[in-house]
Amino acid sequence: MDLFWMRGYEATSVRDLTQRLGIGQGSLYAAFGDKEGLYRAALEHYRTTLAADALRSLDEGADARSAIRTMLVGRVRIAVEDGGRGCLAVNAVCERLPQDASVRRTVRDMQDASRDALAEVLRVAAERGEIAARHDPHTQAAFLVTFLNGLLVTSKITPDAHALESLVEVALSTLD
Amino acid sequence: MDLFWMRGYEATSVRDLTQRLGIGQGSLYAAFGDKEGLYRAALEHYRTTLAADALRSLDEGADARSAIRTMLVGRVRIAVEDGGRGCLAVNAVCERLPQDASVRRTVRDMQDASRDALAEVLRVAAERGEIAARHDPHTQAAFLVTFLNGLLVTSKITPDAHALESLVEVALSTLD
DNA sequence: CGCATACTGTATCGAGCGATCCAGAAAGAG
DNA sequence: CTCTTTCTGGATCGCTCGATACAGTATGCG
Repeated sequence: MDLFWMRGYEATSVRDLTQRLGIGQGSLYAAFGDKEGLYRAALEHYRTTLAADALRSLDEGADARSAIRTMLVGRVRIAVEDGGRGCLAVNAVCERLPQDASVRRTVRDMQDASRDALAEVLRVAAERGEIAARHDPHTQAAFLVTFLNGLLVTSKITPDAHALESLVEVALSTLD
Repeated sequence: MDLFWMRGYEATSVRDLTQRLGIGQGSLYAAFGDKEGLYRAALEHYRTTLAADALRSLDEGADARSAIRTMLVGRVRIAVEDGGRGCLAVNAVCERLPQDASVRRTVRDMQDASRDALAEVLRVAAERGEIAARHDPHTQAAFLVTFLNGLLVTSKITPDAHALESLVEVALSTLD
């Protein structure tokens, strides 16, 4: 996962992978079928660890706004590491779409789950009057997911967590 | 440019390129040095045509808000073509960073120029009272550039111009 | 026209790719 | 302990990669 994350799919060779994993090529092919199978497994691992962690952190904040802020800032913190690694899912989308239907399906599912979780948080918060109901919760949530995609791209161009956090504040002002 | 745009750098072979261009490999290497030179030239061409057009459209709108809306929607319209090609610059960032310093420099320059142009439009608009001055124009402009990056990623995942335009409206509400 | 120069595209290079093969090691059963 | 089965990873496969060499063609000039 780390290797694909840092270098992308095409630029990572099977030999790079076996060397990092400390196994032979035969074992890799026995376990994952082919290079693409390992890539899919890496993306799935990313989804069930990194992305899922972020979603869980949504339910922990005192209020909706700070929960969302924490989630976004947390994703940024991971993305700026190692000189701007970004997000494996966003990198995968940019390198492999529109050709790779499997990546499209996986990442779409990931982001739909994020959007739905955000929409629920926003719905509850609007009901409580914590935030203004200027936008439909689903649209608002989709906006936040897309903005996060942007953050993860900009993290690669300029891996400056502090500068990115001030953009988060602008995005959160859509909740006022 | 089209080939790199659709398939990315690594997945596009020199033979693919010569075939599309209708020239021999010798000519390509004589003109551009190597594959990376052609890639840089393609990115530079993208910058001076697509990206520059978008900037020019900023000065045409009746008011700041509709000028920005038109610019964002125009970029989305191009990005959703061909099943979700996205943006060559964003694709380049995701595939080639953090390793490729040349791509980082070029795309950073492109986006800095966009941000500065947006900041100027926002500054003037705030002076005229067209928009609320809730945020510093530079921060606001940087937010819009990052949000646009997000739009261009989401264009690849779900190439639905109509759905993306409703996200633009949420982003524009930061101007209220 | 005739010669010098510039350029084009094909054939070819070594290297590295993804994938497979298979001898040998490890693990499990009796 | 021995025999059978499973698994491991290095050697090797055919192929395609990016890059180059070079013969053949077009071009410009006196």
